[in-house]
Formats: sequence, C-alpha cells, structure tokens
Amino acid sequence: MLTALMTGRALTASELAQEAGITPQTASSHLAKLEAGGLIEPEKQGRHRYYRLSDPDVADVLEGLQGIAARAGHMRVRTGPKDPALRRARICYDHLAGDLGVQMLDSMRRQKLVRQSKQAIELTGEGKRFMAEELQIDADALTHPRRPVCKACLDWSERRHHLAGTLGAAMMDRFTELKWAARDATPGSRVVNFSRTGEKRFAALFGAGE
Amino acid sequence: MLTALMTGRALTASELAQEAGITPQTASSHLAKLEAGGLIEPEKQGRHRYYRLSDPDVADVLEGLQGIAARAGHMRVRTGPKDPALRRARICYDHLAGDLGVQMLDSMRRQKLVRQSKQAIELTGEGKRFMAEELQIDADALTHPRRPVCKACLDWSERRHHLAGTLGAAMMDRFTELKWAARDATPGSRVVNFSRTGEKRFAALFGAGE
DNA sequence: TTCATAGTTCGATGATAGCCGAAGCATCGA
DNA sequence: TCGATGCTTCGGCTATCATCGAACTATGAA
Repeated sequence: MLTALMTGRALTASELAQEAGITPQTASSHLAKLEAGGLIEPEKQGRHRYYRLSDPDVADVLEGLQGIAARAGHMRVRTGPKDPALRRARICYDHLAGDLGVQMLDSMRRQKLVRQSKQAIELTGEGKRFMAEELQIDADALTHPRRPVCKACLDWSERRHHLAGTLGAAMMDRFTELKWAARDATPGSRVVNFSRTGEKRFAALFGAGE
Repeated sequence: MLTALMTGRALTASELAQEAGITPQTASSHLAKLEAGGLIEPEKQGRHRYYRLSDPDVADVLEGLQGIAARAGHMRVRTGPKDPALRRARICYDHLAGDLGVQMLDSMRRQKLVRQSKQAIELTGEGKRFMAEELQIDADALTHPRRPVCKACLDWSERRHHLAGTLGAAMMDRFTELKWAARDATPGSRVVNFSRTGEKRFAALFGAGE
C-alpha cells in the first residue's frame, strides 16, 4: 500500500485494499496503524477517505528501502494507472477537474496567485488583480454564506488538488462564456471539451510549469 | 541491533545479542535474516563474527526511519561505548592495535602507501619507498609462506581496521627497537606505552588526518 | 425517508515470528 | 590433545499478528 502511494497520488481505503489484495477490513486496520505511525495522512472527501504519504521524507525512506531490497533481489512490480480520456478535463460539481484542473491550481500556486496550506486556499492580492484583469472576475463579489471562495478539492483521476469553491465555479463559468470550453453534449457526461483557441488561452495563463 | 551498528563500528554477534537483550541463539537467527536481506555484512575474525552495516545507504534509511519515528513520538535511546585506557595502543598478536593502530592505517591509506579493498591490503611502490626510507624496513623481505604481508585486522576497541600481517609485525618491532614504544611491564598486559619522542616521531609519520 | 456505498469495529481463527534450551561446529589457548 | 569460548542449528513453546465474516456508522443518492 505504501508503494502504491509513492506516486504522490492519494488513494482511497478500498483502492489500497484492492491494491494489496486484502479485504477492506484488513486494510482498515493497517491504515490505522500506518496513520498512528505518522506514515500516512487521511483526507476526508465525502464518504471516501483518501490516504497520502504524510511527508516527502516518508517517500525518501521508502525509496531507500526499495533500493536495498532491489540489491538483495527482492522487488515488487507496480502497475501503472489506467484511466479513460476524461482524465484530461471534466466537471467536478461545478468546477474544472482532471489534468487541466490540477495543472491550473499548480500554476496558480507557482504564480503566487494563491497561498495554500493543506485544504485551505487563499487568494493573494496578486491573485485578485489577475482575476480582474485576465478573466474579468471580481473576487470580492464571490463571498458566499455557506461556501468558501477557494477550496482544495482532491482530483479523482490525478489524485492531486484542483480548485473548488465559488472561485473555481466562477472560473469555469467564465471559460464557458468565453467559449474556451464547453461541457460535452452527451447527457450525463462530465467531460469538458476545450476549443482550439480556448486551449491556447488557457495554456497562456496556466501553462504547464517548467 | 541495527541502531547499535549505526555508529559505523562493527560489533560481534554476542554483543549485538546483549545490546538487544536477547540470547545469542535468537540474535543469530535475526542476524542471518538481516544478512540475507543485505542489510549487514559479516567479517570473520578468529572465532568472532563482526557485523557491520553493509552500506552507507542502509545507515541513511535507518536514519530516515528514526526521524519518522521521532516525529511519531517513538524513540529509542542508545548507550555510548565504555572502554578502558588500553584503547589507545595495545598489542594485537604481534602488531599495533587500538586508536593509534587504526590511525596509522588510516594515515597510510591517505598517503597512498597502501591500497585496500575489503580485507585485502597491498603495499604501493610509494609505500615500499616509505618503509625503506623512514623505517628501514625491506618490504620484499617480508614475504612468508603462510602469512600475508599486509592484512586488515578489525580493531577490538575502535571496530575499524588496523594493519596486521608481517608488515604490521615488522613495524611494531621497529617501533620497539627505536624505543618509540614498549609493551607494558605488567605480565599479561597488552598495553603498549609510547615514549615522549616516540609519540612525536609516530605523529610525524602517521599524524591524525586533517 | 429508504437504499447503496465507503469505511470502521469486533470477534474468532490460523499462521508465524520471536524466543529459548539443548546440542553441534569452529576456533583459540594450553 | 583437551577444554573454553563464540556462534550456529534444531525443536518446541507462546504470544502475536494478519486475516476475514458479521455487524455497525456515515455519507450520498433516489
């Protein structure tokens, strides 16, 4: 289970159970121990519990152990992820998720448009300016009684955070208005299709980091 | 046992057993497993079996694990070494051991007088010259049918290698002839006492490294 | 509200890891 | 050659751990 988490992605308890080839009950007990030992950290998301390695140090130690194990001739093979095409862009409730969603939040962090600590995300002054100038979004108008402006939402396919909250929704709305992207016509589909120009504009603002 | 080995020193099977608070039989089984796993390496020395961590990587991983354990509030305390005054210089069979013996071999390696790989030590051309000029020892005359000229011998107190073999014995003989050092008068004592001038001359040739 | 799903807790069971006593090798010293 | 010491192997015991079935809680969907 730990090696499965070494990709940096977060996995649910059941997925980890399946990965390890044990029942959920057994996995639950092991996960509790790993958490008590400070090796992993849970993140609640609806009725799921996503687990991730609690620290880069843990990944380092595991990597070292794998190296030693490899020298001793003991090695496990890991299967890579296998996912459909909607990994790239889709709707999560009302905001952008998938590869592009994760990429967007990553880029926003790099550009210091937001500050993130754990689940809490805060828009910086620079971020507000950016939203107003580039996307014509008035961040101050997004406050809502029961919903935060910014929120980290764990991405189903990427298992990394993307941006939720009223700002996430407003940005998705703007992308739609600007005809950069549109929800797939197929009923029930969550796929988001980006137009050619939309993709370019999006990349100009939130291009994959160096 | 592994944390006991993290000092870099080699420890005997019985010492590791005592350190762990278990019987030698139990320790033997664990040591066999650790060796099979490539974590430790044995070195036979007479009827002792000295174990050391097989690799700096192993020490790194252990250190990482200890760090994680410390964060989780689980930690072990380790007792330091405790040894008598004969740690400094003593006779090991017929050659110099103890702090000064280890220091001597270290210095010889640094000065490229010898080349060492594992237990095997070889005198370099530079080394032969050094022996002839500084200590009036003809290295070529030291060959022996059943004994190597140079041999790494694991030091009891320092748990590092010092120089054994006919060369080690010849050097100790020379030190005695030159009145640099003498075996302690007490019968049965293995202590070697260095004279004031002897200590200086020795330090001039094999001074502690920079 | 009711049902389905994700996850946990509890209890029982079977496997095994750790442990030690006794005995067997190997090495050293006399 | 013989005894002492360091270490290992063997056999058996016990405690513990991983495992799963059954039952329970929480969240989301209908």
